[in-house]
Amino acid sequence: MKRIAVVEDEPLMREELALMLRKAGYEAMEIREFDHAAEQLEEISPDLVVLDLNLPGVSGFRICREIKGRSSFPVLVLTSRDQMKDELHALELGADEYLTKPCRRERLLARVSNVLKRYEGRANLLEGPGFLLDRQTYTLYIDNRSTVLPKNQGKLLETFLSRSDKTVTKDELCTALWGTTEFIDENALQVNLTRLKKTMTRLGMAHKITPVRGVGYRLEKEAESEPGSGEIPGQENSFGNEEDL
Amino acid sequence: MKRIAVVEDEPLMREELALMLRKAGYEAMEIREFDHAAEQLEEISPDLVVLDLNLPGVSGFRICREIKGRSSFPVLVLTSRDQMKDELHALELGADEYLTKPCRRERLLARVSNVLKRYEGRANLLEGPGFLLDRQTYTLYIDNRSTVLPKNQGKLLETFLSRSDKTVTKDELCTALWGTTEFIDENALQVNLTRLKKTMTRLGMAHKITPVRGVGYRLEKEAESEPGSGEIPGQENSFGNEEDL
DNA sequence: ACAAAACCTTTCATCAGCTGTAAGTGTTTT
DNA sequence: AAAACACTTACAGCTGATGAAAGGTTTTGT
Repeated sequence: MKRIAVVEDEPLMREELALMLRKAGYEAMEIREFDHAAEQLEEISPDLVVLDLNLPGVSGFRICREIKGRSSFPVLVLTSRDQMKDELHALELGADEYLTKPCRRERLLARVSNVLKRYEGRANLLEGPGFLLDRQTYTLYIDNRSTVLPKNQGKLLETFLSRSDKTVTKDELCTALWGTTEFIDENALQVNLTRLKKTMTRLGMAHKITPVRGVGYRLEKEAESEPGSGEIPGQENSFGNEEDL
Repeated sequence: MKRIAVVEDEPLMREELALMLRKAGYEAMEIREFDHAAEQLEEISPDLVVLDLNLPGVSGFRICREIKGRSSFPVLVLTSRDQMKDELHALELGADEYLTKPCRRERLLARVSNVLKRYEGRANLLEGPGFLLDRQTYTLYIDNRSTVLPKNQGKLLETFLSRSDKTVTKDELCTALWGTTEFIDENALQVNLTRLKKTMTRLGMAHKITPVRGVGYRLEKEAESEPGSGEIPGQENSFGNEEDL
């Protein structure tokens, strides 16, 4: 049974939502504590989050961003804020659906089922700069092609992604590969890294695994050349106000 | 650059849409012939379809269903029909987004970008009863887990899925596996089928690859037992009128 | 009921591709 | 220039997928 978390401060509304979802055959969990909502949600790891934007103390936008920043499940924003600005901002932050209250039962349930359907199989996909990686099989999705990485290369890439943009020590990489940091063969790591880099180049990824001397490595988000080439269409909906309201 | 097909009969509207999309950095293609729209679209295989519901002669619903029936790309329905009934019906049929005209530029572009983002990597996913299969890597997604099938098992399953629910001859299966129908080793096919069945059982799929004596095999959508167990929550939005309007 | 045809299963040798070792070449820092 | 670190290539061992072979089970027709 699919599990849905409801993040909503108004008790009546929350109860009604939860009841409606339960009647439709979902397991509904109510979140009442909003200060560390994102962490709580990560603990619970539901299949979907229904999120209100007007919460006491915290901004719903912030929660949405935090959810989407970490490894992610779908977010359906349900709010009384009907400003276009809010809708666009929420979508920018990665919300999967935006509905305004009041919302009819049927519409909400239809959207919920719709989003869940689209997320089938996505549960374990890690997001990288321009590609996706399946945590379990190490299947790599880039552009419209996919490849299965050898286990070791997959583990390495996974490690880089989960420490996004930070430096990863050799010890960490060795632990990821062999489960132990003792008797590490620096060379073996080296070889595996080389192989990963080679496949990344072959697949045309803007890779950049750069060494950090004496420490380890890091995966750069972008090659530091050609800042002029505008990529990713439809991203011009940039907002001056990137901060929460 | 992402390619978007616009299916809309009203010339002014169509032009405006196409222009808007092009300005946003997409490649827009205008569909003017609606009788075989689904086939045309399959030929083109765009990254997204913007679909009007009120078309002369054909029902937009039908087109939507036809698109989603075959191997699929995302569909954004943009229509002046603001009846809840229509919206639910479209979503039922697998539409990924439903917007009503008039619709502000920003909203449309935001939704377009949103849908496209969610479809990253999905391009080559074949849909089966309760699971997804990646055509290129033979990665199999079921529940929230994924496995990479051995090449042969993948090819077999792929063949079954692309002839959904119809009988597949042994010759077809052999061709899929070895590219030739001559000098077929019936036994080798047999062994590979057994292996596929075994993995499917291991993964808990409601498999049912049944032999059709003297011809070949077929993949049943459902095990023919227990018709009472209601599955798939949120699907109770069933409509009496399954036919097009 | 019987035999033939069709279908299924298990076992085994072969082969491809992933992996770590080893040995040697670059590159940066002191 | 020497030392420390980083990279590359070649090769042999291992794992897991594959097809051949041989034998078992189910279905069908008489």
